[in-house]
Amino acid sequence: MDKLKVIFMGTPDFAVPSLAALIDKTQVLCVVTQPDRPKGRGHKFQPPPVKVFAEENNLRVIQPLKVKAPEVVAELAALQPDLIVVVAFGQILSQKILDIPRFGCINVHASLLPKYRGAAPIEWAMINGEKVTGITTMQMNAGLDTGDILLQSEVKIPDEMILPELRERLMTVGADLLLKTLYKLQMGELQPIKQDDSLSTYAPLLKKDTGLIDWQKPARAIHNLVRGLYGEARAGKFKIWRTQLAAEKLLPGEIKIAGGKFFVGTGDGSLEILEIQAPNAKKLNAAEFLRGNKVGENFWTSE
RNA sequence: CGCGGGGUGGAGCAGUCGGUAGCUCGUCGGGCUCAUAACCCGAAGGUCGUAGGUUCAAGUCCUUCCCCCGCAA
Repeated sequence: MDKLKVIFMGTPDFAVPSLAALIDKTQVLCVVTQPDRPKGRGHKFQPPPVKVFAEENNLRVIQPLKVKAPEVVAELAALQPDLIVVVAFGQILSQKILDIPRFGCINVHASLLPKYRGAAPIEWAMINGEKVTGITTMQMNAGLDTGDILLQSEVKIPDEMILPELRERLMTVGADLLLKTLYKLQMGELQPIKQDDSLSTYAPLLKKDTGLIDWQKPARAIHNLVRGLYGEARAGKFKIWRTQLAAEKLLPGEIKIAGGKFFVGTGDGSLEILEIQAPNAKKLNAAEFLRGNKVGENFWTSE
């Protein structure tokens, strides 16, 4: 059969495998991504990963400030795509754009909709201690992740999995499910299912204070927060990167150093700190950290 | 020119007002022990990122360059 003519919209690493899959199986007319933005040390302008990948593959790239701008919409329409595929793009599409392709717009979302609609579904699934999450492909509509479900694929979350591992897994599964979705689309086998809004939950953008650790909380909850944020969980001036459930009997926030290991009490059981990072320093495993740092009273609150 | 921290034996760090380079761990050898991530004794290992400068003397002050990292976006 003829290859579908698609426009791809996406921005971060997460979207790259999906674009790679499309290059293989469809005709990619154009890639739409966010503008280069000042990032990193020195505020140098950095191209988004999708742009880098697209250019390596000699694809046409446009980086509109707003895709909804009339001239951009006109440009997209002029390409006469069969389909627009959206993966972690970062801009809201207007109805005019949704109406351009013959098959509409398909989105790859990293959760089992209607759960975890929104910007940070992977993180929240982990923070909440979900055992399973997944990928959903959906027929986009004007709402936020409210379109009809096309296909879903489950991904298990083992207890000790860490955010980057889950993200890695989901982006691969996402690319696979996207291809499967396109195949069924062309075969006419897709059966869109309306989302049950009564079951929906929302996964908002992470805020700064989401990562603040409260040692009064249960060990399991803190552990989930640490692994679900991987690097954004903080206790005092320290970032906690990895923890592990432990059996030490300690008061909430109380520290015990034993045999080169670093234990902290919580509201319910204790945790072993495996990787920790001081301000201006890099992430260290507990044994290395303990060698060069004094860990005493008021450790979490000291300056 | 967004803000800031740092480059010291294999690892993580200390080194105050410039004056013989230290700590914890690891490594190697030996000892003790039923045993050990335990303990004891001993040893090896550093041109203190680079290039200059100031000085009787610089890891420590000044300047050049390279590299790394944190924050904020």
